[in-house]
Amino acid sequence: MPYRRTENVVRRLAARHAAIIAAARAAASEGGMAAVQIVPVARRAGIAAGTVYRYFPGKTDLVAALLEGIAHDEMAALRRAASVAPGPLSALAAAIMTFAARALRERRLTYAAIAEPIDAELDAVRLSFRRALAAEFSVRIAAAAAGSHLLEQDTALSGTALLGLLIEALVGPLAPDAAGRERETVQSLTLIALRGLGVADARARGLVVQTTLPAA
Amino acid sequence: MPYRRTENVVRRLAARHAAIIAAARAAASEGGMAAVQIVPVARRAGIAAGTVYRYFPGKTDLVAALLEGIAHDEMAALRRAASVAPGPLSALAAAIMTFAARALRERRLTYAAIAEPIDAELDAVRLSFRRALAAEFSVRIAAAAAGSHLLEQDTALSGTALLGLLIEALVGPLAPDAAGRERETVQSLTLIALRGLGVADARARGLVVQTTLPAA
DNA sequence: ACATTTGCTGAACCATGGTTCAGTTATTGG
DNA sequence: CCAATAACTGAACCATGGTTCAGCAAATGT
Repeated sequence: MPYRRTENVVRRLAARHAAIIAAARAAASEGGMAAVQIVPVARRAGIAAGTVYRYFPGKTDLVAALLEGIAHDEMAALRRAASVAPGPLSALAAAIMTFAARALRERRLTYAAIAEPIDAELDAVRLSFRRALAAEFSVRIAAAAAGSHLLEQDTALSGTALLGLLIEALVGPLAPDAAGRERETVQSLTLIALRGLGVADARARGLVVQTTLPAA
Repeated sequence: MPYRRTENVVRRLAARHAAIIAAARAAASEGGMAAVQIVPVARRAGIAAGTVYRYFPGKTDLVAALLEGIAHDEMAALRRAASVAPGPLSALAAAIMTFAARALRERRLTYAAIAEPIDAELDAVRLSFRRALAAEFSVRIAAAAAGSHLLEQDTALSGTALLGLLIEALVGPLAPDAAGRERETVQSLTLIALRGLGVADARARGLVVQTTLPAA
């Protein structure tokens, strides 16, 4: 009985799986979630529409994989940035600025992944990304507050508010065009955010200037 | 030549026009924009699907009318609240708190009207609502800054950020449930917002406590 | 009551986009 | 090269939901 799925084939299959997700990501990056359609994505990946269904049970699963990938990368970048900071308040600033800088670099994709509703099933996945981001902020706010670096507060509420502030001003449909002024925009928003959470203006300015952003 | 469209008929037509929009509004309020579908809306309004097309050229126009109505009400409420305030900073606080309180009262509808994408054509209308809200905040921020009540800043950016903060923390999908704590939630967020814009903590607390919200 | 015009009905129609599947091609061990 | 199995193709299929329209009902002035 011939055809033993060989190593070579396994590699090609894995590459295709990745290629499909990459194609979906590119589509979302260009045209938002509405552009993530089976036939165009398949064409972009260089395969037929039907073939997509050999890799994903349905569109929902494909988009879920896409969102999970983005969420994974984003959370990792946030944690990495925060982990090298000298203290909890600095870590909070680093997380905020890293998110902001990355969002600005991939406006459309970030908006698609975080804010654009799709269907009921996928909302759960998108929501969990959003929740992870807000939770990350909430935890860092709580840590900083515990060290008396900022005011006591409802950290769930402020984490959520912080996320909304950043999304709307950076990647939302009426976010001002920041081309050429990315650094300044990120700093202004971080300043607003830190002050809002209870950091004195002077101190906040210091943090914003000190924090360096990762290149990628 | 009989049938001269009489006053009586005109009244019924106007009533129906309003009933259709009201039905659409109720649908959006219950199930978000996805629930605003011609057949269900028509049924809710007590008419046949086809009849909707005697009042609106297409679904787009119906939803546009719905959004414009909501936007009109909302902007009027904001301006009314701000107009009775004693000074520009107080007016800003009043606008923020009024928006927050009203949004909390109609969470789903507010989310649907402000944040839920629909189709490309309608996005323009939804965007103009969003832009009007952000602009209202921006103008009040600028007025307060001009009177040296808060720091100089990019008012377009902070107005947008403020709107995002409020939306996300109040009506977004991961806004914490505020049932029974509406007043406290509104106050906490207003505090964060005012501090973020550069009002000292003590002063901001004073404003938040002083500002009274309209009953409706 | 009647002619005339408008308004209403709702099932049929259509466009969009996800999903299926019979037919074809590719890969492997012997 | 051949048998066997998996992978791929793409046009047909289907579900959803907006839109149309032929037939019917209601309103009006004489």
